[in-house]
Amino acid sequence: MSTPGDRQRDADRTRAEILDVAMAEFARSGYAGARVDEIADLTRTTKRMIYYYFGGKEQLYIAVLEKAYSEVRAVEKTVDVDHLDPVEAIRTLAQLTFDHHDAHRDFIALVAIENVHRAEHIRKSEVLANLGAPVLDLISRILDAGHESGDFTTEADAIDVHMMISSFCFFRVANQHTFGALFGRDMTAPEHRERLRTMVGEMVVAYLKGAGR
Amino acid sequence: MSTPGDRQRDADRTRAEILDVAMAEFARSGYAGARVDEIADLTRTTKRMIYYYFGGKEQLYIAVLEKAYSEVRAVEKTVDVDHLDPVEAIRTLAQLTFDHHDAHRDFIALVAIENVHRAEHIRKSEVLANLGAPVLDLISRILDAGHESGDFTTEADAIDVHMMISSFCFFRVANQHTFGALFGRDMTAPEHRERLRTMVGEMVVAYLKGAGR
DNA sequence: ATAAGTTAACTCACTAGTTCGTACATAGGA
DNA sequence: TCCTATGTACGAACTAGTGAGTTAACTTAT
Repeated sequence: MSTPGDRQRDADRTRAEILDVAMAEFARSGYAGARVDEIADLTRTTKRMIYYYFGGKEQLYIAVLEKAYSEVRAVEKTVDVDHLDPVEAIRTLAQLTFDHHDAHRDFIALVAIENVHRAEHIRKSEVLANLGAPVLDLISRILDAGHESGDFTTEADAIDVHMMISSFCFFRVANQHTFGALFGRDMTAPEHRERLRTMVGEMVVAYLKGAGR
Repeated sequence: MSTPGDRQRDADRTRAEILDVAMAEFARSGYAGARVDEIADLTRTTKRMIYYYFGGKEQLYIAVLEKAYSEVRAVEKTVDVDHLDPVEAIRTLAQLTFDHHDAHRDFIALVAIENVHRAEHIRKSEVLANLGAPVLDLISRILDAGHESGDFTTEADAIDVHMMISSFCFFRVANQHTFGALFGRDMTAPEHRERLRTMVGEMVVAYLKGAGR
């Protein structure tokens, strides 16, 4: 039997199912390479319904991006900057970023794809503007504390530090295939995980302590 | 009038022109997004000739990859490791890598695209195997010298160090668009160039000196 | 309570346009 | 005459998107 509201819930579930499948498909094949028919075939619904719910391929793709980014924000909220000394705080943030990239491969692929398209779709979404602000604020506070305590001697910009951490974590996942082909090592294999995780932490700390000059 | 050999030279020039245009087109639109007709229209030749010379879209794409990678190898040969102390040698290598990525945007885009396709095309080309060996050898020698001189205290693996440098340089170019959209800063803009170039050098040096622990 | 009306969710079949690739004819040099 | 190089036209398969009508839940008037 069915109760009132079942239809709405079913529709929401269908929407969510489409989004999940579409995310995997776009991440696997890119925007142009992904097929709407393929996405439809992998769901319990039809292509017509994808158009009914999302309007078109591009809007579906944007919806996927929004979902992926929203799942991801507020990772940095886990860093308890006030109860950690600056060195441990920045190391923790770096390793959290590492873990996060490690756990969200599809998201990484989508970001890489979106860069191929010069971020044209992200720019069409208001939901995704200024999503970076929280991390920058966190890093700024850590940097200030580190300079005050004397732990950090390098004058660094929060955006630059974020870029340094992100680049390491992102590259390891995003470029695993060509890197593996060229150097014969899968950076994402379990046996390299802990070493690289430690490395990203030591890298930022060493840089901020200022031993590079 | 025509001399013997003209035909061959013309054919080579046509091949080269197709490759140039195709490289730009694939870099701009990705593999699936690139259009053979579009590439043909941008050359003085026809689509028929692309198929005549290269056989198909995929073979053309692989030829583009081979050309791009071959243009790129032997950057590291410029680092005169024997006449530089280890600290300056690794810093120089890092900044040379930075310059290189800065100057070859299309190549970066192709690598990113190839990773979306899980390096399936690179693996089909024998030309591109073990292309990474020279840099690793160079880094190994720098690391050995640095440990001997006492400048480096961190025990580091050559591949890891290469990854650290590459990730920074690659990310700055490859992710400029989404990063710009999220943080409101174009990492590739002239006003950030020198600072980031210095940064990558200080980053490796600081890490290898071992201040991170 | 129930008939009539309304709307969201859904199906099926179809189309207009694209895109890779090729068949065929031809030109000109060796 | 034979071979390489090339232009023209075309086709087969694919692909995003739609037109039109159906079903079933919900609402409102009586």
